[in-house]
Amino acid sequence: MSETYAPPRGAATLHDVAREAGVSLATASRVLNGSTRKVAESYRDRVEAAAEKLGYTANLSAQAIARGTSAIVALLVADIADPYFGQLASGVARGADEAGLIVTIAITERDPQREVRLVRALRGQRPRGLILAASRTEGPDAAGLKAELDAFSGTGGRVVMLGTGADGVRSIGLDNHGGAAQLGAELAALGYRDAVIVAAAEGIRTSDDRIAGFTQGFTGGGGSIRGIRRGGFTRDAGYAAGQELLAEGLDAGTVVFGISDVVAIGVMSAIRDAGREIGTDIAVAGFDDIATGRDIRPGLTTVRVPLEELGFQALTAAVTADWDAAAEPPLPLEVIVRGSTPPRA
Amino acid sequence: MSETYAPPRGAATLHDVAREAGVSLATASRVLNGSTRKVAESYRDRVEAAAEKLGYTANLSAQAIARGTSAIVALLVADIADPYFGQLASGVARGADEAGLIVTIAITERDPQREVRLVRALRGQRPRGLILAASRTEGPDAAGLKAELDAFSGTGGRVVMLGTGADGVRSIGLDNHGGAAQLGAELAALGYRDAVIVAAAEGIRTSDDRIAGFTQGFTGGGGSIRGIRRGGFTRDAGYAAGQELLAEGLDAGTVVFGISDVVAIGVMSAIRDAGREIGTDIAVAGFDDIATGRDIRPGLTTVRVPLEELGFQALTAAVTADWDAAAEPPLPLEVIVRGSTPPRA
DNA sequence: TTGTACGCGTTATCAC
DNA sequence: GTGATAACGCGTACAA
Repeated sequence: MSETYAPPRGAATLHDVAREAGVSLATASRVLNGSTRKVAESYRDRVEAAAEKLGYTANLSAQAIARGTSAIVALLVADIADPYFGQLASGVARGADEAGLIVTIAITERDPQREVRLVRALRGQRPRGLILAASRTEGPDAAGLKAELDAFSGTGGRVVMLGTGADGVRSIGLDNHGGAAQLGAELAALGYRDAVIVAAAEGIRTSDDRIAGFTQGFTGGGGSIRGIRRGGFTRDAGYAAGQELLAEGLDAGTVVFGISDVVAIGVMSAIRDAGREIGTDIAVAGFDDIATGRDIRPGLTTVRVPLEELGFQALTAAVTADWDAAAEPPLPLEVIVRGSTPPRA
Repeated sequence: MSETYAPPRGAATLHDVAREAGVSLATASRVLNGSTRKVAESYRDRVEAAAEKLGYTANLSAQAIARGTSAIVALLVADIADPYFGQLASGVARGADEAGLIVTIAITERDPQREVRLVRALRGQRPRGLILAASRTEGPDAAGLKAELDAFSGTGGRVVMLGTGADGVRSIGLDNHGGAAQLGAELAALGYRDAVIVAAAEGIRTSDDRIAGFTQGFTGGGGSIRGIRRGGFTRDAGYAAGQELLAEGLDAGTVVFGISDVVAIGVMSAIRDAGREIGTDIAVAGFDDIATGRDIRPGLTTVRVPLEELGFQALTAAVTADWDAAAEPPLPLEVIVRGSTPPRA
């Protein structure tokens, strides 16, 4: 047999494998992908050898069409360089790997319009699930997003939102209120009486819940909230807020509660850059417990959120058929006191 | 007309749109996807209206098969929770968005066998390009990886490796040697005479290059390397190495060069936990300039690597047909001296 | 057990 | 300009 015909130009196809092994397409398909094993040993071996020889890998796109379902989960985060989302994505990726799924990721940059665009684009993949890590479910821009999400879940896709979900959406809740309340109470118990909160814009649920919880816990312990400053969830927003607070005058002994560790770290830098001392002079606390908070000195007092686990749960929710929100034990939050909030003498 | 037939179960298909608009499949396709515009206005409007009404989004899998090429770029990183890879991924994502591509991501966990598995799985998507951010091109496990990569590039896929590339692979180089040499020289100029290096395992190119460069720069400036400790690229590896060094005795005035900022930060924590002082007692320097290094005190002296830009370039290399490595200006590295390495009196 | 043939959603090559 | 229709790579009744 003369080998005159050119080798397949693209990747090897199932057809190539079948021909190489001298069996039919169906048989090759059964041994390489189909689950029910009812192929003779000899054929099976030949097919596997051929596949190996040709470096065959099933074309997932073709499988997706033929099967009517893909092996993809889409993840939408605000900023993958932010350690918060990084850890979260880590958990999602681990879960996906265990489930044999592929993760596609997109970055919203905290732009609602962009987010709608991205959801629309991701929908094109017909992913099994779509995990949204930082979305607003309220506000003017939320309508467009909701429409896209409805279109997606209306055709059988699972939408998972971290934080507050909307209807028709699975949501992985976090007891932001409770955790912040615990933190507030703890700080009050340490002797703090005055607190300032550096938060995100009003209407952002996570931020609002943490504010409310902290306020309740702190005032319940005898402290009082001296002000709330609005910014964003970034380090730079925290830094700017810190500068403003300092400019307006910040009494020694005040504790600044940053809505997230990233924000709190920004605040800390501003304080230090202004020549003030963290802890003994102005105390700082955050929320999330990202890795950095452990490595800075003084260490950042915070509420530990099992982010990696959170991501894992989100993935699970996205791919489990009969997922029951109520059945999932709420993730435990834990206040971690470090040097940034020493006991007030 | 009685609306007795059930609405399409899955997502709306091009067929649905065509029927709704009362045109042929071909026309609908031309309007919604095909580029060459030669469809009458009236038809065009009707198709667009129908698509809008039905919430139609092209099935990317189907497009991929029909077109013979996908709109996917795959990214492989060691650990997405690591800020180094997070920033890198950020650049990749930005570039992909600009190019209208979708990014799928997978985590190797620094396990070579796992990496081979993942590349194989990712190949199934027939991505345009595959970006590997932390791979060994040498060593016992490298053969399997090379085979997969060859299979991929052999069928027209672009492989981009950060760091040293192999043949048939596009690589985005970084002047690790030069940057480290600059750093070493700078430290020597600051008055340091003794250095210890905390590196990764031998054979890992990035690590080896940084060691060599640092050694050259530091000894060239009159200093001497007192030891090299092997670990990994993680914070914990740095911490452990730091503990060991301290246990063996570390003279005041020594500078510890961590092979990456993450490692260096681990070392710093170990030093502080042992009650020693950073900077005045034991100095520490790193490499990469991750965000954390700026927020800790004292700030971490390091070599700035434009990670986000690096990711962007990798994406570009992965999707550009006539990409020329030589044409890309090497990314500029810059030594940044902070408080962790004060001038030696 | 194995093979044939059709369908999945889309693009592209044709005629009209 | 527009509309059939044959691919694309695969899964899977159905028939053999």
